[in-house]
Amino acid sequence: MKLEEITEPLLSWYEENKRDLPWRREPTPYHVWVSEIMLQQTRVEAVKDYYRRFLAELPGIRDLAVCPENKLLKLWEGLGYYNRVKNMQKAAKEIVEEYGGNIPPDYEKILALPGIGSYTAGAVSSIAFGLKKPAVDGNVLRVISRITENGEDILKQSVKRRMEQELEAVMPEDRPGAFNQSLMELGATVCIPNGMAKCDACPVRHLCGARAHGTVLDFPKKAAKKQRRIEEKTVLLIQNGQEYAICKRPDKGLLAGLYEFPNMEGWLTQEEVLSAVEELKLMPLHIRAAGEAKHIFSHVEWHMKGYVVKVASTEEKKAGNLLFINKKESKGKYPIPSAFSAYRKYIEED
DNA sequence: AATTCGGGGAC
DNA sequence: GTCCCAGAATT
Repeated sequence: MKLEEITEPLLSWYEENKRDLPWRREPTPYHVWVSEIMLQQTRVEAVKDYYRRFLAELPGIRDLAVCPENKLLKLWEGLGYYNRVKNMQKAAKEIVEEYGGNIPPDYEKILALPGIGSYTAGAVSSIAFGLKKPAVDGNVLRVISRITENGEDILKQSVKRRMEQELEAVMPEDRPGAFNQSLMELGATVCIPNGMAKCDACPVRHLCGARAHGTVLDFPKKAAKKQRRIEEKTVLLIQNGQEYAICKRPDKGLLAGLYEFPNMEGWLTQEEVLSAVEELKLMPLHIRAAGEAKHIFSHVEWHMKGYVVKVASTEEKKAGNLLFINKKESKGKYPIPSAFSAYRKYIEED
């Protein structure tokens, strides 16, 4: 079977069946770029509202380039992989400095920008600029591995690279953006993971090896992932009148640059919590348990126990690296990740 | 080549 | 509970 035979049926099917998505309305280079960054490892439905809000606040590349970090992270709050938006701002500054504020219509230059790898460079190049470059994401890897019955581990970079080469060789010159999107659309709506693919609705079922042999569910192959480690944490809701303490996380690593409730490694007893609060130059008046919570990241689990600690009134808005904020500020100003949602809720009900 | 980066929806 | 998502950067 020649891979290029999929082109015509896919393009015809795509024109009839493509979803009406926000970033398909006005696919400027900036719009395509923002959408592709948000869509990295993130479902379409989760992205839609973030996309609209982000562009309403930052309608152009120059707006992104000069946006304060807290506002930027607030626009991304809850979406995850926060380095995406930090890298996007770095790239925006480069685009302003190096390219006069416009994304250059050049695959290699796009690929060189922070946060843009082969997939995103291919997507922006093909969709926004009509360049013949493939955009191989998880959907495409699944679709092509089923059609060609390729049993290699799709998590390997080498497998992805080869698929990019093979697709670039058979892509149509005239509609590369539609071609790339047709493969992804097929993977997202027909040739789906986790469960039965809707082969009856597939425009290339007559070309699909796995379909012919009844082995669709055997593809793609992926290596087993290693299990998560567990971290026990104690979370403090330090209450000063109507305000609660938060602090800023380091600017590298997990949840970099976001805010959190003060917390420490391990499960502390009430006595240990009280001494820890005193270490912060605060005077605890009362302590009570605030419940337990679990949060699962890709590679680690947090098992948290919380305490509410009322402290004697301090005039200071800041104490050490602590920052006392009220409910409204926690909602509107400081980006606090979902890992702490159990304790944010706790405060909002207080 | 492995690991580290979030979060949530579908099953 | 598991899977995996329009992946990229770092180690």
